[in-house]
Amino acid sequence: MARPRTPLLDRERIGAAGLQLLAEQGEFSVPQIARALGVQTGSLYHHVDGRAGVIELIRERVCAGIDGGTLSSLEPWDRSLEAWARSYRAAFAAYPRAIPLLMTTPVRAPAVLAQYERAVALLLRAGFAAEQVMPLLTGLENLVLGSALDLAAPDAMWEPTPGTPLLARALAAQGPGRAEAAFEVGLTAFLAYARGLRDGAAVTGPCTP
Amino acid sequence: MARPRTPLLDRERIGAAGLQLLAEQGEFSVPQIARALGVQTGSLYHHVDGRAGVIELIRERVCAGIDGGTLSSLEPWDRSLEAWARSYRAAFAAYPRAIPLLMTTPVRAPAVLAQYERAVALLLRAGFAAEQVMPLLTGLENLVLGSALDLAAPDAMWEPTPGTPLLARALAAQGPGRAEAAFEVGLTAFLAYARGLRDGAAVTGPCTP
DNA sequence: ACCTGAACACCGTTCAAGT
DNA sequence: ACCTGAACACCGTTCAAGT
Repeated sequence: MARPRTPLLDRERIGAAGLQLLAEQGEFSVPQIARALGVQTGSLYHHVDGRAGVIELIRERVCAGIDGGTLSSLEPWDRSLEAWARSYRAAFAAYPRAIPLLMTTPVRAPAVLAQYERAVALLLRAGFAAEQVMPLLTGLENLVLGSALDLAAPDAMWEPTPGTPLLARALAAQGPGRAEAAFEVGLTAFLAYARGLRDGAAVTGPCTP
Repeated sequence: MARPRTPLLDRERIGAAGLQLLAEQGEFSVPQIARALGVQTGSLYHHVDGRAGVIELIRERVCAGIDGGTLSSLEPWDRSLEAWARSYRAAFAAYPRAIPLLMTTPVRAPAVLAQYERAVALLLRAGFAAEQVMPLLTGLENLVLGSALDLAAPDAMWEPTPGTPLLARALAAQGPGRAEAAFEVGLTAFLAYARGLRDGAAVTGPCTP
């Protein structure tokens, strides 16, 4: 059996297997995906551009949960952006273990780039200058991903020792639901900043040169 | 030559070599460090707890640039925290390529845990409840690292295509120095939130259940 | 076109052997 | 105690061979 009459593999199943491994064990490898699909490692390279290609498939799957429709709605730009940010965060909160992986690799997935294209269009339509757009989008992304990352490893991030009793106590006292509050505050502050920027007001900190 | 009269290796040089590789090429491996130090790969394991140990050495080197002295100063708690956050950000801004690596691995370095211990003490002394401390610290950390991460790969993060002309234009128009402004705004908002939290006021978003 | 099987260079880790 | 050299299981990628 060299070439099966009906293909054993497709991008759908490769992406699904990769995301599942990532959700279960926090990482994945190309051979692991091949094993899960009962296929030889090299076979994946006929459907996907290597490991980087698998990461893009995973990105597409996670980002599929984002509702980009709000970006082209008739609502005011700030409400559209707010709804997008909330949906964005919810999609990544469903797969927090994927965030570190996706934060460090460049975005090539066309479906995702298309959403950014629409977000850029929204901001330009709202009256922002071209050079203001990317800082705003990356700032919003930092907020969204940073707060979603909190959900990934809330306690395992610090390993308290006998020399750090207060830290150990603070970690033990930490409850759930605070990440949400932090996100709400950050989002409110971000939108206020963006409105101020559009209206030409100087909403900068104490260190403006 | 099996055991040299004076050791060829020490944790100092291992950490320095690892950080240098990370700064130059964005990643490192144990064999690469060994090669740079003219030594066999296995030799590193006599001084360091494997790759994870090297990461902790790198964390210590990067965090050595943080001025933790402000945490035990006599100034008001919010000014102390602000100074710490600025110093924290500056230290990581010097090695932005290290951020993704350090964000995904648990903190074990005693010198770093000691700084967090002091930060916890500061917040408890300021009157915060134990369960409020970690959310505040992680929120501040998200802000600091998120904005420092902007400095790592500002343009390489998205790969615009013919299908995304607006995104391409926004990327091209993007100038430097905006990450600083975003950090200032985020920091101001964070401190305002923390003050409100301490005073018992409800500084939450529109979705408080 | 699509899968196998084998190859390659690389990785992290361990460990007996030497001094 | 500290380094070598070799081993092990794993990784990502390529490619001739088969249908």
